[in-house]
Amino acid sequence: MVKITDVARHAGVSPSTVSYTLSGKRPISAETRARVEASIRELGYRPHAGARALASNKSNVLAMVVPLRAGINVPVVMQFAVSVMTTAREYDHDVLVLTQEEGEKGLRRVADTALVDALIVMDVQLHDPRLPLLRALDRPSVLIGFPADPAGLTCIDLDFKAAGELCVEHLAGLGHRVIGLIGSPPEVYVRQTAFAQRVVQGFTAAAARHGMSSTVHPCEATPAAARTVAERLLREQPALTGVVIHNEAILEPLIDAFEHLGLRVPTDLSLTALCPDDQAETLPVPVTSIAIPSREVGEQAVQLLMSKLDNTPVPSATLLRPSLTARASTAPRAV
Amino acid sequence: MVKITDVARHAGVSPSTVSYTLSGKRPISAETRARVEASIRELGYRPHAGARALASNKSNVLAMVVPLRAGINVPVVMQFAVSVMTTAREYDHDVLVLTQEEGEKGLRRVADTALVDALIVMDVQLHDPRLPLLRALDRPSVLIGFPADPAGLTCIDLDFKAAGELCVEHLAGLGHRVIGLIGSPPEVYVRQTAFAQRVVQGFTAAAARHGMSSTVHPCEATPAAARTVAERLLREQPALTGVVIHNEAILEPLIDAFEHLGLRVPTDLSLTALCPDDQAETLPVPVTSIAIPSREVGEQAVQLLMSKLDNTPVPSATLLRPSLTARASTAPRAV
DNA sequence: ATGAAAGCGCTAACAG
DNA sequence: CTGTTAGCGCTTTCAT
Repeated sequence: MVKITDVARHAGVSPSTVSYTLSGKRPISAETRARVEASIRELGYRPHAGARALASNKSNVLAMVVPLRAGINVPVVMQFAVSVMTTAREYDHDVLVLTQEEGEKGLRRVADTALVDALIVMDVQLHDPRLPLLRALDRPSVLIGFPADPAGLTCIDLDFKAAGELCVEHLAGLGHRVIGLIGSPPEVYVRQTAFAQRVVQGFTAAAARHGMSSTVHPCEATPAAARTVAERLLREQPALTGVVIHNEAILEPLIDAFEHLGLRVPTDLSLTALCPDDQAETLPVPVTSIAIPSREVGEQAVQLLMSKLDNTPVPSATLLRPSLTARASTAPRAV
Repeated sequence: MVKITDVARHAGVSPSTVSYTLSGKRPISAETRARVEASIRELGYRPHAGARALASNKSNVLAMVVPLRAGINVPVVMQFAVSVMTTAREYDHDVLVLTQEEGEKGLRRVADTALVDALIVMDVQLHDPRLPLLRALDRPSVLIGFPADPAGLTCIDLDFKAAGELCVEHLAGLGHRVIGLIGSPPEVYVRQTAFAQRVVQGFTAAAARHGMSSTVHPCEATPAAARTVAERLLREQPALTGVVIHNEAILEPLIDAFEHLGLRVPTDLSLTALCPDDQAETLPVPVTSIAIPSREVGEQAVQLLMSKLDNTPVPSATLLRPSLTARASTAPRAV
């Protein structure tokens, strides 16, 4: 293994000069830099991560907890995860993953052993058991999602309440009076997953404000469940003309289900969804939707973390404004 | 931060005794051990990961490359990933993730800096560009999947060729003579993803052997594509009575599509799939299937890696025998 | 069964 | 702008 002293000798400089050349933490003359870089390349030098971590007290590794459990939409979660990983690399960090099941023990372990410098936690519940730990830990963390009490934490997410409202307002503006929300799987609400709850809040509040008749239906992520919910919705609200869907996995099956029940989209029924843009665009009927900005959220989560590692103050709450893209699935109510 | 010398002082022993108590690498008297463990607990001692890695030349971290790109089934990939993470923890290792895009650079980086002790690579292509690197690296690796030339590598996977054959044989045994394979998205074959290719090989070879008429159709993972493929299949092979599906994401849409085309399952059409068991079981018509043993594969991949880290010799190839579970979607051909 | 002490490879004062 | 050197916290010989 080639080490920093080898490079130093080869370049005719001291080890610290090699170190500073690499880190840029002090000025190095152009010639020296060139010589050092040449030696590094020539010898194929790679600094030892453990030695670095020990000497600098920084591992350049972030921990990320990926929620992979019942009811969550794995592809969407992985969009966040990929964005986090990609952005972390831009800041010269790697990402260590923890499963949800590792829970607080896992977080504590990687933080206390200095395996990671900072932590990113997704799938936050309103009363998440990990919050006290995250507040107490000596390492910074960022939550993707808002718990009931975010005091002392740094959180970022799409403003899901506003998103729920925005969907309703779009439908209201088109003249719809009777609407329904088809939500995520029941487990998600049972666990009080923050973002799902907030969509319901926004949806319900906006519907009330507009004097609309509304109902909410959680729904398993299977085509069969989609059919069942569609039927039930029409049975309970025969005058239904607007639907908000917050369940990416069964968007297409739901549309199919409504059409098989004799409702044309958007002629008889206007649909709007919360889902990734690429999905909304590529459906047979492009769906009016509020994008889930996983790209931005993951990116900003890492940036927040980097600021905290730099001791740069960061906003405690970052709520991304939802933006609705009107597509072919919504239209004025037929009169 | 509490360090090993603090624990040593508190317990009235030397640092090396604390270290050996933790590692078990030399005998410690019961009393000493008890005293040390008490001190560790009392002081809340956690060994510093970087210091350990430097001194022992082991990071206790594995790298895992997760394939998240066009055409791959994210939930299935994550089943492997979770199994790897869970098993790694049982062996006291953590898992660092790399995206596919990091490619060889990423593998080289984490290996050369001693950030990780070993590597797991998924989504192997027949002529995978990473193979030379993996062969050359000074750290052990395990591939989940078989490249065209596995020489010098350690590979594990379900025997997908045998799986393809087994599906055909099951249908042949039921008297079917005209069959089709609905496969993964086209990109997967274009990239020459090993497992997908092997299913096709097994399917085609077995069909020929049994004198059956057969066709193969890649299919995008969308319900619309499912409908298109179903129609095409019936147009091209009107006498079709058996179908093998190797595309977990559109299993249910495909069944729907065939039923809407007037074919009852299994009365008119027998279906067999390669997919996770839980999915096969919970469909409206439980589907005869060969399980994708992600649990076992991930677990054994880690175990192979642990053996290699121990310098215990391991088999270069581990092919898991497929096993078919007959369910309600297959029946003897109507006469 | 335990201790003493020499590193592991790097960073960051400190010194010039 | 560069060199010298003292650790970082742990593991592991080498002693006893």
